[in-house]
Amino acid sequence: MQNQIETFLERVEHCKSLVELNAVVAGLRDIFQVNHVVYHSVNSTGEPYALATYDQQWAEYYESEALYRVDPVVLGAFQRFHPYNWKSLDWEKKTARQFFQEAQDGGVGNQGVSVPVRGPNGEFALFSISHTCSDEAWARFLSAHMPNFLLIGHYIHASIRALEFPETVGSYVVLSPRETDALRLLGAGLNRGRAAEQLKISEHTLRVYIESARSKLNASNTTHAVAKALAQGLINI
Amino acid sequence: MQNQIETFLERVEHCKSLVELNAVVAGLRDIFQVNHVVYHSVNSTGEPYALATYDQQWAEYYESEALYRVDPVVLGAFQRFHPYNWKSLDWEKKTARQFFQEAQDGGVGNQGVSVPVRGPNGEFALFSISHTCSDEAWARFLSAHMPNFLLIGHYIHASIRALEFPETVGSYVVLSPRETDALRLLGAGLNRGRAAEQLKISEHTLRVYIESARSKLNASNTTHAVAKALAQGLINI
DNA sequence: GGTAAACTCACCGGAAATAGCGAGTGGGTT
DNA sequence: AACCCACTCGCTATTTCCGGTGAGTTTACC
Repeated sequence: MQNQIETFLERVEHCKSLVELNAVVAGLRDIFQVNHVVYHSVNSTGEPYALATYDQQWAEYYESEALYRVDPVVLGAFQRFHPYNWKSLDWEKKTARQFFQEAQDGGVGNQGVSVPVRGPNGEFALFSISHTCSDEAWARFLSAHMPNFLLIGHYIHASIRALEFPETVGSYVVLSPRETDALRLLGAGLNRGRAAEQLKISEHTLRVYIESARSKLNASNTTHAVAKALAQGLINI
Repeated sequence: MQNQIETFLERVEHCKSLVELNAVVAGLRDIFQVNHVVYHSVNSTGEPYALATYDQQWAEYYESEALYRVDPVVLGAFQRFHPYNWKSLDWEKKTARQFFQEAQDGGVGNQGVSVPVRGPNGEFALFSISHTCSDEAWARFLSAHMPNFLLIGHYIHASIRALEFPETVGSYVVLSPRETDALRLLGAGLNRGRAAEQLKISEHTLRVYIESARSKLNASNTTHAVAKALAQGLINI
């Protein structure tokens, strides 16, 4: 089993297209012997991306009705870090109970587990596995595979990111340590004077770094340079 | 072994203080039979937090020399999603080689694996395990435990977050559509004039949005606001 | 030993951002 | 009906940033 997962991860990593990835991910159903596997990005902006084995009808209904606004699985994701059983969510509210019923009718299993995946740039996605079975069988399944879910979710996310937004992956821009320092401090909210003070250099010097970083990043101003550096993983907050 | 890890995670989750957490995490050394385990936040904003079994001397030296600027483990983390072997990093540069040597002298193992942990609000941390052994033994260790590392890192992060910053749990900034537009365009490199033009509003109005977004995000200037919005996933690229 | 790159410092004029004041409309909530 | 919030527009003064040009030292790499 662990071997199957390892080869699965390798295949995910080497996918050349989203179509291929889709097929590979759908293969997880056979490995885990479950009904559905789902990956979808939950970004507030940007193009949403979904990859699911659900019935198309349910997926379209979900999308058209913007059910992510009431879906406890999605709502619960924001505050979580590790895989969580759908049963542990709050299904008390009326909208939630109705959603659960509709999901059942739409072919979603009565059991499920989701893992939040976060990336740089505030990327946020959910990887879920759903199945229909008893609570006991599900609990056994969870305790057997919990650590794998996180890994799988992150691999899928990384692969989609590489395929969909290749420009954000492994930047070819290399900033010098000082340039990195400069952008990091500016991104942290310091103005040039403060940043220079912190780095124990003159403000003039600091400006040289900002300028060179800006030109390397092909950015039109400081804000743009910081944004690009953040997006490319050259700095962090 | 898997049982040990499960009970470890439970203990992490129920820690009542950072001191206790520190002790619990240090216990990982016995479970995995390794020399060092380390968790440290890599944010430049907010209070840095570190939890390491390294010699204090090395930790202080690292901090005072700002070695995170040359540490390939840290630099590599920004662009990664899953656990990565230190051996897979770029140690070619002279500064990197020197750093590696110093780390060895400082008691850090010759082998290591790190996993990036990201949270809402742009939180970013690294969980690392380091040991001294042969490449073969290390490879066996990695393939045996890879999925667990991610889970452990996230549990520790969640626990620290809950203990250290309880106020940030469950709190989110919500930007209005226009505020989002404004920050997105500024992050894309447009100046205020261009951005206003694009949104078909006056520059004065645009400025109001920037101001309100800035105050919501508790940012000190436009660059800071864009950086925070990016880190929190409120805008993209 | 030469070249390239990183690091340090300086001036100036024009452009942009910030801080403070103000006003009015429309939509949704209580 | 009162309230809050998003959305739109305006002025002024001050601070900060941008773009261009300059030059010197040290370190890294052929």
